[in-house]
Amino acid sequence: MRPLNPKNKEEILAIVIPLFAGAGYSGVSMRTVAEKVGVTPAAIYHHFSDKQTLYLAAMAQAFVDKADSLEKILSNGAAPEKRLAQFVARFCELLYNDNDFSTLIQREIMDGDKSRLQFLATEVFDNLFQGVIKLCQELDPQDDPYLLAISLIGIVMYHFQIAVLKPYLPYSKGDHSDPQVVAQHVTRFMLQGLKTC
Amino acid sequence: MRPLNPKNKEEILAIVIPLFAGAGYSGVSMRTVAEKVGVTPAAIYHHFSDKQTLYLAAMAQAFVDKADSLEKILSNGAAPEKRLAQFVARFCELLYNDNDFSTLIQREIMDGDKSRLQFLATEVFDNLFQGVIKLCQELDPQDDPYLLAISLIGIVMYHFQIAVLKPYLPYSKGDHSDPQVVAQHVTRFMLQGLKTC
DNA sequence: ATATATTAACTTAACGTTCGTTTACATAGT
DNA sequence: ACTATGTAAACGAACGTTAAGTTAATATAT
Repeated sequence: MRPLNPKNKEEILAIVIPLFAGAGYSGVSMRTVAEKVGVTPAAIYHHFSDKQTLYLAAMAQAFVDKADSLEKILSNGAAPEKRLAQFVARFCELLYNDNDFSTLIQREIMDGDKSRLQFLATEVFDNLFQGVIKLCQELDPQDDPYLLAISLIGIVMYHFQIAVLKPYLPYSKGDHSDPQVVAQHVTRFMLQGLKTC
Repeated sequence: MRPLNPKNKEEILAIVIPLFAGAGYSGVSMRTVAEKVGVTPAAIYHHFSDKQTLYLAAMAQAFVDKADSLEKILSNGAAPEKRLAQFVARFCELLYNDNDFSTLIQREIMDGDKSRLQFLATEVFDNLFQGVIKLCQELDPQDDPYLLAISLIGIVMYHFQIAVLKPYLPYSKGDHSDPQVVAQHVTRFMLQGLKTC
């Protein structure tokens, strides 16, 4: 019988992305993939030649269009401080709404071989990173722009990376998960540091 | 023949920790463990009842004593700014010298179930985190101490997390890997933010 | 001091399961 | 007729794990 809901590649990827984000490459079997998609394992091989190809396709799909809205903000011509606030707010929103995104990046950083890391750096990050670098240069021409950019990106990403640990940490309040609350904190902290000047 | 170099548990754990840090729980097989240790798979089961037990023992071992030197700095009675600088410097050194440490934490955050996350939060982080919270409260009594503490920890950890991506990122210089350089940047950035006041 | 029993640290060999993958075949729409 | 999308069944390899036996050091008894 011809299946009632023939699956195309994108449908499969949409199902597979959270699987790989949740358990990593070796933690997800082709049989699990097939079961979640609702077909037999062999059917998956009709769409993707092997597991590695499926994984790489899922990575590429997960990163598609994710950087676009951030890059637009970075080059919208507003004042640096304003751009920083907008960038951080949008970044927080993005990480909050798509948890798989930052998880997959983290897994690639830990598991990726040289070629995959290079792909991540040049194809996913490059444009965005250059925009952040430029913003940092405008915000503080005297500091090292690379270190500043890493600090900015890291400070935002970490708040959402450790979100899963939050229930067990002291002093944690509910609204610490709110992307707007985090964004406001980060922006203020970036601009004036710890001490009120 | 009795083995010439009988392995005890700690020897095995020392070999196993970088394996799990490098490939994760499901990426490391008991046969790989045995081969790296230099014995047959069955010999591993003489020391650890199963793979999960071996993994948890490796985690516990990797975290042992790691937090001690940091906690000492946090409660050494120096001025808050001084303590911050010392804490950041020591933290950077620690992450630089023991790459497995932050990698294992990251993997636990991504892969750990509720009980393992709770263990991580209460047994490994709790004391340290409370110390950072207290330091943040002294440094800036008006800001939210939790958000501030996460920002401080995250900003430091991220610099070393993405170290593997550094060769492919623009504007990256060699000394950006130097823990002292990173520490100085982070400390200055924490205290005065982006703008020179 | 010597013989004996016990124990720690292994090996060899295999078990049942799951893995990625392939082959051969079936069906339904164009 | 052809193609897209499947299924059923199986392949060899790798997986976690176990059972049974071996060796060398140590403890105990005579």
